[in-house]
Amino acid sequence: MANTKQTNSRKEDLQAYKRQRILAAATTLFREKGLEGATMRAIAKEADYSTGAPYAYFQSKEEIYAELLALSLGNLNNSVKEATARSTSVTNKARDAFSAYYQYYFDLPEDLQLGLYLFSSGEIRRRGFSDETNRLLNGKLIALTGYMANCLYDIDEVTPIIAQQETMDAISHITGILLLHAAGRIDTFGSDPQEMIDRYLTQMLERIRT
Amino acid sequence: MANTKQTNSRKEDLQAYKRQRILAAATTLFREKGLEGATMRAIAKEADYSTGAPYAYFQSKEEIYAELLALSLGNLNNSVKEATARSTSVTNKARDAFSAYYQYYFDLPEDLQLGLYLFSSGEIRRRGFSDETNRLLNGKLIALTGYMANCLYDIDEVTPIIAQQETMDAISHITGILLLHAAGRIDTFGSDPQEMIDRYLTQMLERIRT
Amino acid sequence: MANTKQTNSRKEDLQAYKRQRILAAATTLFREKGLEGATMRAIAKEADYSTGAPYAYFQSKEEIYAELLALSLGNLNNSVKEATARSTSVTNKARDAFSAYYQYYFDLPEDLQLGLYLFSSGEIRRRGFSDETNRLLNGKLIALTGYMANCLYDIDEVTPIIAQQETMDAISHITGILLLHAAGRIDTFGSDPQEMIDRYLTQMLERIRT
Amino acid sequence: MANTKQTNSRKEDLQAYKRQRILAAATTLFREKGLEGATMRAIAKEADYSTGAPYAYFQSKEEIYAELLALSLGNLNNSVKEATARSTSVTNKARDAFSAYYQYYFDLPEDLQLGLYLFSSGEIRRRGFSDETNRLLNGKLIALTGYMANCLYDIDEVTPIIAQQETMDAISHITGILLLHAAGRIDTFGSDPQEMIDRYLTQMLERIRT
DNA sequence: GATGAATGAGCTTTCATTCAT
DNA sequence: TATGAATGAAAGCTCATTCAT
Repeated sequence: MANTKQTNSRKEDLQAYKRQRILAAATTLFREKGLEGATMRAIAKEADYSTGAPYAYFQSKEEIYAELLALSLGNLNNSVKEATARSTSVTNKARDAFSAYYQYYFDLPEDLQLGLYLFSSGEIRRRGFSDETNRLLNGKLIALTGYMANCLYDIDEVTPIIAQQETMDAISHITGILLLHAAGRIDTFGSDPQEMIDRYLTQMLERIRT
Repeated sequence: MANTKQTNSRKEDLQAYKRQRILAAATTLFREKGLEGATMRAIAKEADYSTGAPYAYFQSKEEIYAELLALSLGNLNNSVKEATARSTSVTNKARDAFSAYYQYYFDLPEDLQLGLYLFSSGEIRRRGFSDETNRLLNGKLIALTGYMANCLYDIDEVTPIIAQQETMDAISHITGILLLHAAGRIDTFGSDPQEMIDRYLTQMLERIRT
Repeated sequence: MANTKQTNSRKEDLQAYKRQRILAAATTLFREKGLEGATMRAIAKEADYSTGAPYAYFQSKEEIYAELLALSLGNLNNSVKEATARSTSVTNKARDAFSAYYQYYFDLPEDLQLGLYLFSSGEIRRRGFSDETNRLLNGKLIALTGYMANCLYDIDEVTPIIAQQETMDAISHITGILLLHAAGRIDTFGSDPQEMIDRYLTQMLERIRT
Repeated sequence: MANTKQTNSRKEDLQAYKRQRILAAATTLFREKGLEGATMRAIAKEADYSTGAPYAYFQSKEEIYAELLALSLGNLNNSVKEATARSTSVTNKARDAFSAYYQYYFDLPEDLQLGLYLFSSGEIRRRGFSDETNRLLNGKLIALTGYMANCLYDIDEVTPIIAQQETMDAISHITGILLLHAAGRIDTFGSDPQEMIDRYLTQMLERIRT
């Protein structure tokens, strides 16, 4: 019985490993060639699998996309945590958290595109996400925003409600900037995204301490 | 001769009307079925035309998309102007302008999607927009942001630079909120987009008057 | 009655003139842009007519092509006759005639392409040439070969049968050279079409005088 | 391991066989219905495949065309060699070679059409032949003409230059006859293509021996 | 599980031709 | 006759997905 369990576990590990391989291939393709380059054929090939192999691990292309997004959100979480690990003050920690969020998507605009593509209005109903997938994605987001809100809550004067509010505000603000930047609509108007971020965060931190 | 002119004018009107019909069909499809539903075949059918008919009015699918976006930006412009026509103070006027921007896309989330899709990073180069089309779209955007910046500049203490800066900040902020709302990522976190907007605008107006 | 006739004649002239305009446009397009550029739309436009106008004068695109070919054959006939008008001997006249045939198609390879396209095996049955059209084309060809055969027959020792035979041989030979030249298969093998022609004609003229 | 090799080889054989099936279907269509009948859909259907299947074996329609032509040139080469295998003298060998060339295209006029279509002036640049494909086709042609020229060179009095010259002349001549015959322009004038060929070859062989 | 050949609906675009005006 | 909007079949090609092996 222990034997069986171990075998099962080994099998599951193997399965998980193979899933990972496909997801890694999908990530590579996605970041290198964008949405268009990421056909199922190309993903399978990149993972050194045959055309149909991914379907043993994922029900559809959308499911791969969803999992890719989950992966990306995980990376984002890590980025934010790493960025705040060495922060020198609670205020700086909050600033570093949001800055890391900005930096992550600034460096990997395809990941932002992926998120927008999958979440974007109207489409989400048509997509075949399982409830589980949806829960997974929401969980990742909640963890992320929770962590950021906590960074704000660590600052003396901040109540939980304010922290939560300001977090959503900041995420919205930063996402908006990233978007307009990716769309080439910020440079056009003579603004610099990094400056915009800094200014917003400075104002926010001033605001919540009064 | 007057007759001929009138006839020409009637023909042009008709032609314009038919273009509109196709654009209306495209808009409908876009709003009802999203990007995927908006194939040339579907657009033609929706407009009660046969497969090839739209090509008599538009050179390509991308041209339809571009014109749709131009149309949407025009509507947005109008919405913003109408909203500020009856404003009771310069401060209110600024607030109304940005609120109208928010409201427009809140009511028509597909229009936001369209804009993001067409402008979004990487894709824009691949798209076959003519320079003229690109200029047109940029012009619409500049007119819009210019108008909003002016609303801010009308407020006593505001310099042109501040007005421009705050406009981009506000647009980014609002767009981010719209996006996260459309993605269903705001309600999840117990926030209300309208409240977020109001709060941001209040803060902004306070800020720029000191 | 005379009046009616005159009116009819005027109408016919007008009709003929308009046909010519369309054919001229088709010729221009054909020579400038090749088979691909010669769409009905393009032909109509080139002739300053509307899309459907050519159908009042020609039953189909193929009919225009056929008439174009007839026109081309007429031009070829003229070229051959002009070339032989000033020939200094019967031998030279024969040589000049065949040289002119060669030169005509060398200068206007599209015309050769047109002939091949319309006549080429298998296709001709599928094309909707009327018997009349076919007769017209054949007539032009008979006139041409007849004229050339006569040039040979003018040479003392030549019998009518030999003249006819040698004419077909020479036309075949020259056409073959033109074809391989147009296909880029002659220069590849280090031969010069003009030299090949000269050599053949010299040999032929020697041959028939013994 | 030997097993694996065998399996691979079997797979390759199968793949080659399927390519052949598609090419055979294309050949059939080409010969039965001409250029127009040879659409990708029709080829797929004729080979009992679905619409997209041929694209697993050929990158594009042009590639099929090119391969068809290469195949045809190979067959032609074989025909010429077989015809000369049992020739009773060097003179007869030369005659047999050119006769075989004639006979091949006389029996399969569509193959001539294919060659002319793919090589024909202007079109060749527009076609997407790879350099490699172009080299392959040229190689086949050079091999063919080389073989024929050698047949002439085998005759005592013939220099290499004469052999090459006469080969191109003869090929041009024969091709011209084939063409006019296929176009129905030879029988019209009471000539018989086979006789024309015989006459030409007889003259040629006489000529080069003096 | 893995393979990869096969499917077939789908895409954008073109264009000869028709026909109401 | 002339117009030109409209038709609609057809093309080459792509790709998510299936399924026999």
